Amino acid sequence: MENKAYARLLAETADLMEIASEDPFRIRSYRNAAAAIENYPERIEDILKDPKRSVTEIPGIGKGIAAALKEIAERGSFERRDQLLEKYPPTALEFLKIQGLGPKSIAQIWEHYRVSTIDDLERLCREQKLRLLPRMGAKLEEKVLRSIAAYRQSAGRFLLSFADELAGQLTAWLAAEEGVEKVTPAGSLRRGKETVGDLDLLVTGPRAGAALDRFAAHPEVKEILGRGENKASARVGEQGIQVDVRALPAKSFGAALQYFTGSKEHNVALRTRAVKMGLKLSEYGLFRASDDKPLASAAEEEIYSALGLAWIPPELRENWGEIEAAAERRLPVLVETTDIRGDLHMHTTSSDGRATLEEMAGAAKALGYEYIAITDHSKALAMANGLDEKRVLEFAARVRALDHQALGIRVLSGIECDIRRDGSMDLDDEALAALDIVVGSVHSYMNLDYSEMTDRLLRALESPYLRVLGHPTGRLLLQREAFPFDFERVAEEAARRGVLFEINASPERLDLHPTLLRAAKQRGVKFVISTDAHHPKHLPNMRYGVITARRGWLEKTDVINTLPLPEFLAILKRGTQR
DNA sequence: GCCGTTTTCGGCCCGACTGTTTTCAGTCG
Repeated sequence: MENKAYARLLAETADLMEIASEDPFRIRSYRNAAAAIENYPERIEDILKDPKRSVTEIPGIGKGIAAALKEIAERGSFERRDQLLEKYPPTALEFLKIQGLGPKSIAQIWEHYRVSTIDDLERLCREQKLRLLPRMGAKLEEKVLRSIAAYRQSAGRFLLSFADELAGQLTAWLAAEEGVEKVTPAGSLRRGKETVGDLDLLVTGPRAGAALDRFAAHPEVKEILGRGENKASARVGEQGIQVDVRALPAKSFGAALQYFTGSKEHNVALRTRAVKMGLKLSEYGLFRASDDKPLASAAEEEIYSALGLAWIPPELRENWGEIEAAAERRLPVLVETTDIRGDLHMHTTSSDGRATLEEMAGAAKALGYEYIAITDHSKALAMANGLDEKRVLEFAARVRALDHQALGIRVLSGIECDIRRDGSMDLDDEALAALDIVVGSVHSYMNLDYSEMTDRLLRALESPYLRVLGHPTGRLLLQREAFPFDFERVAEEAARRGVLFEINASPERLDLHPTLLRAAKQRGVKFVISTDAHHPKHLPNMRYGVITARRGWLEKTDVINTLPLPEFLAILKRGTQR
């Protein structure tokens, strides 16, 4: 069993304990232990097996949880969890994902109505029965109904990072089969869409068919949905994402890859173009309509070329104008992960990060970066132990005193400063002036109306110290919509003042959406791509930010952290003097 | 339940909003 699975069982038990109103500090211990295990570099299983060692070596794990881990290793669960699951149904955990319902309300609902499915919960709200419980009313019923709708909409979709990691594992697994030459993910994963519904893997090679058997035998395959000569479908992993594996002859690989990469809209437009040219395009190839003479099929490039088009990067295939641009040979030269020279948004143990400045700097250096900015939270985020003015000044002094040469990377002192409800900065000018870079972000009052939120952001842009607007729309994928504001107006003002827009590469955010990136670029905004890392392992998320930038048609020159340090610093400074 | 120490028990991040109340519990970040 992987560390992640141990962590999940502990975290889930913590949720159940919360519903059962157990001691909050005990609950925290379970959560801490789960986090510690998930981030631990060694396999828990190996430590448990080694008689000379003990899992209590891991900070956050004591006697009690060590015993639970041992029990999990032996039988997949532990006593406390079993007891709680006798009292509450496992679906109660699902209710926690409904905004507005917390552990106390869930316990109440269960005690009184014994409902355990989302459908039943919805019925309770519609029949106005929730309001009969203490401290619940009509407003809550409405809120829960709205949350259920949002929850249903996100159900069945998965974060890009999740699909990408799974595709990596499955690709390696399938490629190990003798006679399998190439395994290529297609679909929305290949296009880099921020969420993915299912996974398409294309397999070629003399014994590609054998890969289907190997797929069916993968330990994470939970249910085979279909199995034919050339295609196998299955639900995979705890979350049950659908994976389709297709075996293809090499001669039609390009056509199949093109077809299964999509998007549907792109393909429709491409086929229409083919028809106008007297051609026919399908997953098997490009043919002359009059006599079915095959023209291209082995490689995507051949197909696009035969249609009079430059090859279109998958990230652009949404029928957002890429076909016209490819015809006119004016496709953008998209930014690449290797262009990135620095990461400008990350947290350390000074606020809510899980590693020290030195550890983050070391990890960033190992990735080949020239520079990073440490941007911990400001004081408004009390729960994250945000920095007040005094700590900011100390921090800036500490960074100035660092031996950057010895670290092998230039560390910039920064802050992720809260933008308060009225648009003012959470820290005074003296503190902000002491820093190399100020990222301003909204973390609260996200339900302001359109004009209030617009005014708030416009006022924030007035701060002479603000250099970057962090995760500008506040969206959380599959959880929370972007907050509404006059994006064009804020983009225009940011461009005028030289404030950069952040592309937040955290897989839960991928904020901004590609259409907003294009709108902002059109108005002259420049960008930085940053990871918002809270742990060294988050730094490689940069690639998801770059994919998002590519989906927004951004080129290297649009992204400021592709610049070498001196030029990057010059741009930061120019903004300050505006 | 963990940790650290004051060595065996006390501390563990907390402020603000919302909707429900009629003084505050529950949720969120």
